[in-house]
Amino acid sequence: MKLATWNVNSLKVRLPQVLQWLAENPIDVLCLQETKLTDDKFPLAEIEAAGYQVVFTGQKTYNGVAILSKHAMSEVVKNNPLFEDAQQRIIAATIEGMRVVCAYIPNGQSVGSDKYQYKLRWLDALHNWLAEEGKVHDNLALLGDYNIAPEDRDVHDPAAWQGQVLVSDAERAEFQRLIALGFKDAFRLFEQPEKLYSWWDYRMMAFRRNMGLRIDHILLTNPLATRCTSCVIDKVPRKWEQPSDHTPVIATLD
DNA sequence: ATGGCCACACCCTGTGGA
Repeated sequence: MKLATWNVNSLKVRLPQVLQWLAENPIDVLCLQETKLTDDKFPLAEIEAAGYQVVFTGQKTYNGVAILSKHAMSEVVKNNPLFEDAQQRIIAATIEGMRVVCAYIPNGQSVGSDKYQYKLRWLDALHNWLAEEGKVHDNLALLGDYNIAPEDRDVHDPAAWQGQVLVSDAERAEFQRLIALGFKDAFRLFEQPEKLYSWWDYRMMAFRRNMGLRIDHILLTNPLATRCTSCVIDKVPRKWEQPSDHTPVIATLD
């Protein structure tokens, strides 16, 4: 069983790459963020033709999330029931006995801004909701674009990023509060090469210079973490023509 | 040189991303 997450930065633009990537990789469940499509524009037929069921919730221009699955999905929930939100950033489904939550956590723009306050409130509400979900579902997986680099080793230049949005203490504390619910960061279950990231700015030739951050994560509760045999970042799609600025993260479960 | 890019709306340059 392979679970993956990928912020595609517009599914309209990136659909050919998503289909190509799925054709080349045996993924069971793919969580997408930043689809940037209203539901009536979602490419349902193309994804079903590729052999996937799909659930999604989107809006015009911004945000939007989807779960693609080779297996049946049930108990689909859109958005956090504990958080009134006009922005479409969460979708969850039960798949093969796992509760899969796909999340596009707010960016936060800059520390202290209104969007930063929204990000922290949003994360607090996510924590509270997942605490409830954890009581009902032992097998809980939280995949998505967290917009948080948990530690300095997840940042290409920690000194330059010190205190900024995506790495600030308050954001990292919220990440640790999620971990404290009983999650493991799947990527850190294994020995990993240094300087492995999931996002690189389009500017400054950042990808070529590996000026990245690890901000896309797969968190697994213990029953799933013990089944997890690998977690990798696939840099290949970031090298394609017209790439997303994020690249997929994949966890394999026994 | 602390800025460079990309997607989107809706028509042309501003907003947001991270």
